[in-house]
Amino acid sequence: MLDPKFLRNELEVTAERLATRGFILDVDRLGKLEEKRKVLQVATEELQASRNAMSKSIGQAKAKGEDVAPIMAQVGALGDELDAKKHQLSALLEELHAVAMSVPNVPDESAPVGADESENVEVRRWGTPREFDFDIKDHVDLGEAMGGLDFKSAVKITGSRFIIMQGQMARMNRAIAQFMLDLHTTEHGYTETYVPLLVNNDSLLGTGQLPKFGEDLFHTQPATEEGQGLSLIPTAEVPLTNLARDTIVDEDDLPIKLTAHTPCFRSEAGSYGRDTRGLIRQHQFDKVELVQLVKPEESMQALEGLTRHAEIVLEKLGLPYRTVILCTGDMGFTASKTFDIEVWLPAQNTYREISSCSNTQDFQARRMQARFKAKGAKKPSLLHTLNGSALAVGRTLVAILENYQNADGSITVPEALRSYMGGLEKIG
RNA sequence: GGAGAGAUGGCAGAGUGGUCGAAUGCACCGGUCUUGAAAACCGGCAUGGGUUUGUAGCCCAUCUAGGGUUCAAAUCCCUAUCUCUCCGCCA
Repeated sequence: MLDPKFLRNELEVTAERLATRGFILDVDRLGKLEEKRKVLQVATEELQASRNAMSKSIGQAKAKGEDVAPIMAQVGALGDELDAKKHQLSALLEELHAVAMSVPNVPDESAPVGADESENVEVRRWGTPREFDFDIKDHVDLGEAMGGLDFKSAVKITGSRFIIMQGQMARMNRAIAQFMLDLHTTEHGYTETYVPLLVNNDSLLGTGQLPKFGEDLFHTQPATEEGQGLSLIPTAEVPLTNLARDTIVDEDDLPIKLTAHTPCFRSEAGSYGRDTRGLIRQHQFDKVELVQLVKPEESMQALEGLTRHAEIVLEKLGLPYRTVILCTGDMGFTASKTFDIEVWLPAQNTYREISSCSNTQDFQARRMQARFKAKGAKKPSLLHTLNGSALAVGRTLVAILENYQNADGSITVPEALRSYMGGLEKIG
């Protein structure tokens, strides 16, 4: 959520900045709503103030034993008008809030302006794609040939876009996650966290999946009039970041750096026909997530650090990658600035996204009232929140299979993973 | 699943219809004292919102959440959620 002051006092400028990411802010409608709100809220609060004053005087008069009937009649008359105004006001505020909740974050000045992914800007590149002296296979052929990936059975048991892994393949999937978790906890200073895989709607509103992107989620339980719905997490960013929801953390405890390895569940609504082959786009996949909660002045530096933590995983695994900064038109709803890391996939002869690292600044923090109190400060301030994948496990597996394949269809186990696989040097 | 008890500020914990945004203690911040520190003493210390040039003042809201009763609700009523205790069940 944007600072409401942006939508009040700097409506035009905000609209312009949002336009760079392709979002059209309805300036006229907002302006009118805001005008109404101001008048109505002031009137309502004045009425309320006079009612409070009179009610108080009733108490005082009674204490002195005076006759209170005349004042009571007077206050009683206020009731209906006050009720009506209150209802109008709350309806109006609800409308404004709904608008505010569906407006995306404003891009940071340092994000390049552009319409779509073709205008993303490469910032660095690491490693050299390997030259093969044999005909390479993609990860599907490699995985199926060795009996490690079983797409057919997954379809039978659940449906498309699910996977069953067995034997050394399943082991490698586990090894990747453990390796990454260990790296981030022992070398990058993150605290390993075990989280629920089901979250309530308040949490999803906090991190920005709701109200706009409910169709991308698997809902296990619908929201009713009373109870909240529960949904499978699309990323551990949701439970990790929401740890700070409705809290005021101590300045001394910052930065807070959290990591978790979880399955992620995405309905992939709207991506029918895209990446239907293989493990690239699944309804369920594992991911190791990094989340940082930091002071505002440190968040851009923290984004560099967090992105670096993800890159190091690829370097340790010996997988060539490039890092791009997303242009304004390609950024996610909550991000003010995003780096994507793309890993080299030989069979596709291209770099494919394997990590996305974003600074949401105070966008999520405002939605969830995640704050900290600075030493001399009178009031608490909003935190800045960052998140990034480090990395998506399934896609890492894809990259390893394809980059480390041998002519006989076997896969060399990357050095860094061997201790997690009983010293195994090769699978398949 | 059954029975009972509870939910109040960063924490602990008073408060059963008006003068309660809320006693008190702890924590925290500032000061006095001290060579320094501790102790003692003095003072300060919730959050969100509105108005406003204003982190001044004034006003509104908030005692788990949502409804209701009332001129007036932390306090009474209803519903939900959560927590605790006991019983049952269970990995």
